[in-house]
Amino acid sequence: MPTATVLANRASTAWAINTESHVQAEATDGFAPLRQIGTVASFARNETIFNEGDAAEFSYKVVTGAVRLCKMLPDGRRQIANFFLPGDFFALGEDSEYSFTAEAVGDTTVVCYARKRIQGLCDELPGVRKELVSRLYRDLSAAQNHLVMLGRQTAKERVASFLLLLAKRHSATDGAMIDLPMGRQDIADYLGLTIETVCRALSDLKHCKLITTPNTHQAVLHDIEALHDICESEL
Amino acid sequence: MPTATVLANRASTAWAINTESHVQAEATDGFAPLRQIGTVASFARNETIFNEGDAAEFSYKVVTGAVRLCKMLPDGRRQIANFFLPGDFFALGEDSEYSFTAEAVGDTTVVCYARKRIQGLCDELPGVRKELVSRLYRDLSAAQNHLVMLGRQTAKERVASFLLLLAKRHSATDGAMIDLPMGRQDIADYLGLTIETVCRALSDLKHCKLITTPNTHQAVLHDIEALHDICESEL
DNA sequence: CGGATGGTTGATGCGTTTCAACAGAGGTGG
DNA sequence: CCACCTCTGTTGAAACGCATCAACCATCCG
Repeated sequence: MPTATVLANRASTAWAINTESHVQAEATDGFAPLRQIGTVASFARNETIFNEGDAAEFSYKVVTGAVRLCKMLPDGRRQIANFFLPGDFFALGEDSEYSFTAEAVGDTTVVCYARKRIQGLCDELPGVRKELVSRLYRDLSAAQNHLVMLGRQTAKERVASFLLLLAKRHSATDGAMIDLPMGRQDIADYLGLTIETVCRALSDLKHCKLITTPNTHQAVLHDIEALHDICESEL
Repeated sequence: MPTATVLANRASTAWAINTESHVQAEATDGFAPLRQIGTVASFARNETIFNEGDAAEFSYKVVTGAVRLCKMLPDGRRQIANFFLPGDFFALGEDSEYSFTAEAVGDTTVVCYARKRIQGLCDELPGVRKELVSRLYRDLSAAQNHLVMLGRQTAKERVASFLLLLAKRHSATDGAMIDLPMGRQDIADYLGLTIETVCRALSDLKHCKLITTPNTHQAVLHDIEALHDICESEL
């Protein structure tokens, strides 16, 4: 299902197809010139942004909401490779087809950039090129750390690591509240666990007074230090 | 342990510190200009090429042998993020410190490239730049597929996937022999399993007549199709 | 030949998954 | 506005897959 499908999908919920202009400038963002070539699109909760195998014409930036990048196995098992939050770029690759599926976690708006035009900007502007390479490194690094988590950490360690990852994004300190835009099933599929195991691990952390969860989409981290300890050697 | 240590390590086994000139030109390699700036180094089996946390001054290419990229957890658990075989580049990042450790799997020779000089070539030569970005994408893509394996595949599926990965590198067809330069423990740490589980999965595959192992460092794949089936839905 | 290293196989235990029941939040319609 | 329904999250009990522990085997090398 190439381009046509993607565009059809998008059209169904994408209302404001306009040049991206309203977004505030981000301090030292080498991608600033992309502002000129982006178009905005919106997706409803759980809607597909692109499917594995679709012709890859666009790269994206999250404006609001959250996106999950995932792969389905034929029998229904799912692995989420990454979550993207506002400000994150995704699908920056150069393959002719997407190798993963991207879906909106909640109602989400993104900016779409035609890859050809990104390519053009890269050739002209060293700043854009460097920013792209730098973001690629970060993605690679994130994926490699994710590998360690999936390969060698226990369930409790993975959940603690996940909370700390989010905390780092929020620059959260002890006592800070962090948002969990994704549901428990999404967390499970990111951590390579089942939803029940994620729940149990969270309950454990609650009983240890390390976190509290005012509601299912927020968490308060009371002892980041202790969470770190859990990640590095099971207690 | 910054530079000094790395160089000390290298000096212990690196004899031929010469400009890389003998290596045959690889057809359409955008990295050809790197030939001018590389120096050769050799490492004995299990020797460290660089440690996590070392100052990252060099990027590398494998000439002969194999390299594992891994991370140790404080309690001794180890995860291997990737293996690099002859022709592969590694440590192409731009962080000031390596975030993983690289070790020689067997006796190995590599070419070292000062990152500064790679950077210089990237700025001058679009071909080098594009090759670098392209290799980064491939690494990212490999890591993401690895994630699916660790997060959602069973032991048998992982081992079959691993064999197929190697087969793809060899462009192997049915009946072809593939090399396993790494030991069982390395395979286990790559797949997020124990050495015993890897052995058992291999034995299973042998009993199913899908593979034979003339010795521990080689395997013959008799039915690649069937191995694919195992990866995608447990039989 | 003898010890060391790496690999294989078997028996048991544990952590996670699976299956099942229930609880809470959110949305819809009477 | 409340009853009802659905969807998501939580908790418990049982089953299963992989890890652990242990013994044994093969190969290499002094």
